[in-house]
Amino acid sequence: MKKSAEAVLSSHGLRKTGIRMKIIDRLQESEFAMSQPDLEQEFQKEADRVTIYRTLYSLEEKGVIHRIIDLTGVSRYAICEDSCDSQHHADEHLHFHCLNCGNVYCLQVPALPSYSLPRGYKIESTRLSAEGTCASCSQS
Amino acid sequence: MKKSAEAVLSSHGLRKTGIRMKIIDRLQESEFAMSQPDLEQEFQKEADRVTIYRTLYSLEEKGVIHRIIDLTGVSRYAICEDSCDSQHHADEHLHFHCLNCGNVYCLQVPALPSYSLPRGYKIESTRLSAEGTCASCSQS
DNA sequence: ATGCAAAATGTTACTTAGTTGCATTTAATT
DNA sequence: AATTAAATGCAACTAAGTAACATTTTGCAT
Repeated sequence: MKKSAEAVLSSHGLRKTGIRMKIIDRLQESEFAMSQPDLEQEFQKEADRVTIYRTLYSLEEKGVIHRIIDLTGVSRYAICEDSCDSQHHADEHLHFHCLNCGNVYCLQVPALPSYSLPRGYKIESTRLSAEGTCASCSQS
Repeated sequence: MKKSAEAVLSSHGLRKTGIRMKIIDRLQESEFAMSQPDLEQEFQKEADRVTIYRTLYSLEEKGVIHRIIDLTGVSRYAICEDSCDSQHHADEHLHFHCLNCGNVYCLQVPALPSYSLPRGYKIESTRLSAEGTCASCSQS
């Protein structure tokens, strides 16, 4: 169940401002990650693009959202798990990139694989991603 | 063992030009993926940046190199497996992103995991990546 | 309620990577 | 050597991301 934007902000030590709440609400209701340009367009009357940029920056820094870089190199943002904070991200899911619509979906998968790397490499985190056609594109 | 740049070009139906051979040679000897800006700097006397851009474009299109998007959204390029061509890429390895130096390494791993996705999602390919400290950064 | 300091915002300007169009040059073949 | 399709150089442009600084607003302490 979703926490209110207000609760999210205060629990992460962020001031409550109009655009932050709108962006959190918007990302919470979206079923896929959204880019800064996406949000700029939706909120062009509410805030300047630099403000949106900084909003995303601080939301990410505090662990409210996480960033996924899509296949074109553009950042897209999605709400984090409740347990994430600025110290720790626990978004152990798969990022599915739709080759048709370009959307990126966060999907839960059973478990991330384990593997071994050559001597000297120190792993901090592992990511699994996939490309293909999303559910909404494959039915139409 | 590495094929000569000349052989690579002719086997992929590409004309033999100076900058193409130099770029192939350079990527073959590099132990990590290189970005267009990296190559621009190395070959600024040999070719225009647009030529390098187009060289990378056609090498990728023909399956000579593959592109990895790094953590900042910038494309980096690495030589493909011998078996890759314009139709089929067989680069089933892990991309390791070093958080210290920013380099991206292609590392062989036993096998890519299998998993299931929600109804409707059609997977075309899967990627495994990791972040951490590379061998050369962790020793120094 | 009011004032204050720190934080957030708007504006402008800039950087960097990626991309397109067009005229010129070059590679590969005859 | 001539031909022609492909490759290159140049210039201009787009799009995303970022920085500086003056102004406004939030949250807190009075």
